[in-house]
Amino acid sequence: MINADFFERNPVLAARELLGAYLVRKIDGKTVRLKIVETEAYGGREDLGSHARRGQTPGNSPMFERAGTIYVYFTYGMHWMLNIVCREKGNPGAILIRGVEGCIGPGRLTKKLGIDKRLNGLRIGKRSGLWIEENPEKNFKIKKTPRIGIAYAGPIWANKKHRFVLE
DNA sequence: ACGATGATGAAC
DNA sequence: TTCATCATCGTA
Repeated sequence: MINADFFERNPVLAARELLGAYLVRKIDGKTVRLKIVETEAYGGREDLGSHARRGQTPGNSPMFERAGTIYVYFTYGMHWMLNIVCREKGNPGAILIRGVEGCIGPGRLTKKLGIDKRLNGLRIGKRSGLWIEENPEKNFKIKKTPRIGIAYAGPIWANKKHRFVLE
């Protein structure tokens, strides 16, 4: 199992290394285990594409919690987005899980895995029913691209290659 | 390729 | 109270 320490660092590095690992969801007595194939990294105040860009607010407060905290938010009136918080408490950062094997799209995978606001603010682990397991396989072929849906952040931040996709 | 969708938090 | 949003689906 990948523990919270893994996330206590730069989200860009952690997002890239998270590819290939297994996202595990236990719900209604059933355990689903899916390989992570797409992630995006989000930073703090400096990152104009991040929810933390305007500082701490009630909505984004999980991003300011300890590494390994789950940050789930609702957007476009219909989709839940799953993030894992990075860096130490008070220093915001997060990884958006955008795709798993057989289920591409951040809103689709949360729907499939029954992830919603009930998980917001909890921590990854057996307790919350959401955790990550290592993949002994390494040396994946990884593609870097700009992040999706953040044109408003301006060219500098919108063009940063903070999205990672398993080939 | 494009428009409709439509809850929530945050800004005004 | 108004606005923008870290998408997705259906229709072309």
